[in-house]
Amino acid sequence: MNETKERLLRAGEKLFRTQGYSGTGLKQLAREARAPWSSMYHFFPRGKEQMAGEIVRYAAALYAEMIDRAFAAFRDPTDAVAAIFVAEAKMLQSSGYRNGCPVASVALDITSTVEKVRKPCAEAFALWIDAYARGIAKSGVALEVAADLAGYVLAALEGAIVLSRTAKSADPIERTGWLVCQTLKAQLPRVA
Amino acid sequence: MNETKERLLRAGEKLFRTQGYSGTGLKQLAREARAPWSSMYHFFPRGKEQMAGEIVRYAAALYAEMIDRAFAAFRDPTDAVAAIFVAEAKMLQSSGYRNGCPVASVALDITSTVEKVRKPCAEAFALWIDAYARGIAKSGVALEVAADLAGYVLAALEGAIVLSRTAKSADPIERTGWLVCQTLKAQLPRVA
DNA sequence: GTCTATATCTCGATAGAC
DNA sequence: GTCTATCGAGATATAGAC
Repeated sequence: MNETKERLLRAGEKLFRTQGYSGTGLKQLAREARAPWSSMYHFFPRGKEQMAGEIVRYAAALYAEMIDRAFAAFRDPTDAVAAIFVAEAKMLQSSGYRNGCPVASVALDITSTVEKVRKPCAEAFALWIDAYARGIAKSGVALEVAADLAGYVLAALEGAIVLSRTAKSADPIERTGWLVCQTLKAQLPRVA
Repeated sequence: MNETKERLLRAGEKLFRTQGYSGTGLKQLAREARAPWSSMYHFFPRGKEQMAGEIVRYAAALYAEMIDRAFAAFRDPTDAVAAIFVAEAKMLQSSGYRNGCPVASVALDITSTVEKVRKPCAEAFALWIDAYARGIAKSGVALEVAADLAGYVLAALEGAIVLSRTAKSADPIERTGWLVCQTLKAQLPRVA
């Protein structure tokens, strides 16, 4: 991929995490990416909505890989989920509780008004749920059950991020992570 | 409270739920509230940020009452939580998955950039967590434990709303609600 | 409290030279 | 692909009459 375009996508992901879609201006984005204003419409000729869609897809793939890596690193899926919550808590803390989830921010902004951007957001969440489901299924549980648990884990994580950002405290995400893992242990067969 | 001002607050809550803070214009808000443009700065002389703070406080009190009512209606706190998830799922469905949580929307937009608005959001979540905690404590569990569980319930609910809105499906919120209640049952003493 | 009018700014988007 | 310049619309906010 073109280098300037990738800088734009990265800057967009960063700004969406802290300011959402409507709160982020294209000129601010270009400045942040150290890209000329003209490249904006060179790479995204259909404008801001097209760009948002591509940023969401870019972030979706990035985070899906992180989920896969977590499940690859632990034999017990519950330990992987616990590690993801811990990593997210660290990221929040180290960013001064500014960095949230880029997909959730965009979704709350325009999922109700701009169908063209809602779809990439829905696909991002589906991708992540699938990654969690495949990881959880390693415990031996049926894939359908794993998918339900995966949706639950993502919901709790996304909500906990919102609460921790707003409270500027790691408590909500840490405590939520602990209870989610308790639930997983109760619902999953013991790992050998 | 003045009648026109209340119409403005109600309209603001409604628009924030679907479009967030940055996505909602003051002129659109006045139009929606059938209020004259001049009353905007008559009632909120310090502008949009002041208004957002008051809208969040208005919504916070409204929803806190709903939580209290739910716990008053059921002997078993877990049943109350289940009812709240069901009610939220119905609200999502009947609005075509457009109406989310006004506080979460505002929080994701500007919690990282506008401290004056972050605080009302944090207070709103704290108020709700307190309402859940008091309800959960009726089961006989210690108030500290109840508070942790309350934060967990709110996180899961908020995240599930995001997922259901984005997917335009009640599945995430319904399944998350069920698992949250399983967890509550496991963590709480049996109700007599 | 409400009216109309407007100031100032930034937004997303475009045009045409190079 | 990048440059400069600019468009029209909408944003927030203000002023002054009534």
